[in-house]
Amino acid sequence: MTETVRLSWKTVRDRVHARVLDGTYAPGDRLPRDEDLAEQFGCARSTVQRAMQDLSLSGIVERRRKGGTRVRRDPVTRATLDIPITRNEVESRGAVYGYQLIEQTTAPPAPAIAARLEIPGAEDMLRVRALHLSDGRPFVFEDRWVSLRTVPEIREIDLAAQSANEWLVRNKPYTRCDLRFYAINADADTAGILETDEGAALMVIERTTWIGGDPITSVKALTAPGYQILTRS
Amino acid sequence: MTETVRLSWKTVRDRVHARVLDGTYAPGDRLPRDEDLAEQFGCARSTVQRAMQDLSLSGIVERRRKGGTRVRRDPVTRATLDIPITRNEVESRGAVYGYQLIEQTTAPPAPAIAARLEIPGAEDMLRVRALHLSDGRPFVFEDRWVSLRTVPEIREIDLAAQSANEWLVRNKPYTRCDLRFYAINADADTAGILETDEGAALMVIERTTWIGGDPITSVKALTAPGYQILTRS
DNA sequence: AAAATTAATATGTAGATACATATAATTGTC
DNA sequence: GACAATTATATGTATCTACATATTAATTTT
Repeated sequence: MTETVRLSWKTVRDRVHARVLDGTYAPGDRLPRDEDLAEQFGCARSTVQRAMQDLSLSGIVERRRKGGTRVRRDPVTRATLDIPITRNEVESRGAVYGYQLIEQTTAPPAPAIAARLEIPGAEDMLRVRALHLSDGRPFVFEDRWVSLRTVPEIREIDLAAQSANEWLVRNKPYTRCDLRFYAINADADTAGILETDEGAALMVIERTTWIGGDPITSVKALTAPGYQILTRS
Repeated sequence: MTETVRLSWKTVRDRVHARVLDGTYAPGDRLPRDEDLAEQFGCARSTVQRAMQDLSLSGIVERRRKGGTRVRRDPVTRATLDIPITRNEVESRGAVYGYQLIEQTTAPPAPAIAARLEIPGAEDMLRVRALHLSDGRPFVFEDRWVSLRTVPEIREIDLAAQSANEWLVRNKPYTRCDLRFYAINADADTAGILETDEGAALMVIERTTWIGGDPITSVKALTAPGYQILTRS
């Protein structure tokens, strides 16, 4: 009896990946063409194609038309990062979420902010400074600028009752998102808000979003000491 | 004349995405079944299927058999992060890469390290402390533990000439990788190595990898002040 | 009425075929 | 020999068909 199992493209992907792992296909090597692999595995080329597409996406191989498929010479660690709404982040840890609006003003942003949003600047924007709490303790302090041109509706929202974070993410989907992570020492002001010591090392998450070519918002989220970002496996 | 353009699945994806963006399909809403969408767009169901699969992967919609497709109620910011080999990171910025082995010993790891690698512990491992330089200045200081059981060959490698980072990533592909980012204040020792001040805020990247179920390595990379992690668009 | 069984249904997937497209390799031209 | 045009080839994609599978809904049984 011949084997009549139908190989799924994920199985093919894993078996090709295994060959990369065990050195059958070494870094820089060219892999057989999809058609030959299909014959080897006894499946259709479309199945191999789907498998290779995934391996290509995860940075294991590189594919070029006519050039074929090669094992990436310098593999990168490619990870997927999920950044949830702060409320969900707090609640999924079993803590009680709290929120506090600190300041809400309208003003032209500093040049650095305008640059981040890729706009000329000098245009009034909404600035919101707010604190997210976890079990009553400071969790994330966000300093946010929102484009009133792209998101005029936000004027009508009571940002003391609902965080701009939630309102925006639920009502203003974006097409592009830039993220930036770095560490800073807390200044006196920030330390006060986050109830920590001046100079404490804080992780900063900067997120800027656009819809089409229009800027939505740029946030600088200063996290309380001990905050960690984890990748999902 | 009827339109005879063949829609690619990416086009379908973008058009469905656009409908989510403009509110045609609001968060929580159920989308038409693939077959109906296919009819709307005048393409095959498989094309819609491929598009929806991608939207599902990027967190825009959720799909369940029989349950249909829905717009995610609480969208998460999902980003892809590339962490290259440190040498490549330095060189791609146009700087000159340098490397310096600080210490290489064999010892059982601390319980925290063993826990991270998900092993019982008490087993000798290779510990490597090394400094990566950019234009001669400290860039990343790595404190690494390597499993001698999983990677015995590393005993033969001259880690003064070649960083464990490069050797491992080129020779020991992994099947699982955990990443963790956080900020710490530099202690005296670290500050000395990174030529910065004690207490400076440093971004820490912890990476632990396995092949199959076997631990390969766990690194704590302490980055010099100013280091940033960016997501690729 | 609760539990177990069955049917209906939307997504998931494989396979075969045909054609599109990028690009490496070759050939032709100056 | 340098450059341009052509050809060959591997991947990319769409479509149709046929099933597989998970899950909800309906039905029957207890």
